[in-house]
Amino acid sequence: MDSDAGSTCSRSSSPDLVVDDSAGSFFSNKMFQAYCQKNRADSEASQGRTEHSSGGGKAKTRSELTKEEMQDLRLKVNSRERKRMHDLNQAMDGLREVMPYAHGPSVRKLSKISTLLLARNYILMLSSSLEEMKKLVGDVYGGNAAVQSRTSAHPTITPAAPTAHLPLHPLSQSLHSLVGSTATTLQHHTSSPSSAPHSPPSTSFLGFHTPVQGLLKDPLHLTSSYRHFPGMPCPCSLCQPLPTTTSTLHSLSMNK
DNA sequence: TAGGCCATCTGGTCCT
DNA sequence: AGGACCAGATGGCCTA
Repeated sequence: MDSDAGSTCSRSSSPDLVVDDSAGSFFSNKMFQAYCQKNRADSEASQGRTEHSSGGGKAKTRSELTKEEMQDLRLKVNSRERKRMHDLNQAMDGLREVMPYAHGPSVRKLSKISTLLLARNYILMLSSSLEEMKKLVGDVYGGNAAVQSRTSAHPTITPAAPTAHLPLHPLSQSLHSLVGSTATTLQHHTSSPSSAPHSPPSTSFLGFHTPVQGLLKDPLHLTSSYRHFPGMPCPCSLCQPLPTTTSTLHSLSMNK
């Protein structure tokens, strides 16, 4: 099979892909143009036909197409499929960009499956963090209600400024420890690409105590045999779904 | 060299 | 009918 176009761009997920709306994005990139030129040169070498050899009349059925027209159709379908896959890879790159792992030229790019599994775990981690934060906020406002009922008996204390009397210190401590630990952890892992210059990025920041390779490489881990890690949201099928976390996300956004 | 990962091609299926 | 989506096949590149 002549998939020679793939050999020129096999490493990058979106090879030479330039976003150029005016030119139709992918179809403007040099690799593809060269590829099209090559294919056209191959297919048009025998008969000098134009792009649409049917010449505009009524549409032919597929069985009525000539060999060249079929070939042309095939090329069109192939390029569409190529563009579709490139769009998919662009989205995958976009996902990689927001993933908290070591970015850099010296760090190998996450594979697609690793990206997806990591993104899933990251979302679960964020959801659990949000849940914990919501709990803390609930605790604070619960205490605030008690304080308000007490202060209403004292006219010298204005209930219009309750935050001035809130026990903010413990809350801020908790939040800072929660957010701070996450931030420092993420910072630590995003800023340490040199720890493994040519090895796949580790996801130990997500609480994995085993190398991410072992965890992510085996899709069977997503079944009930998935390893459980202390303090980490578990993506295994036994622990699914997570209605509390999703509902938390929903309710928080709705309560805004 | 084997295995992992990837891009591409291709034919089938479904949807508009 | 045309396009999107999908999965299998194929071959190339890279690393252990």
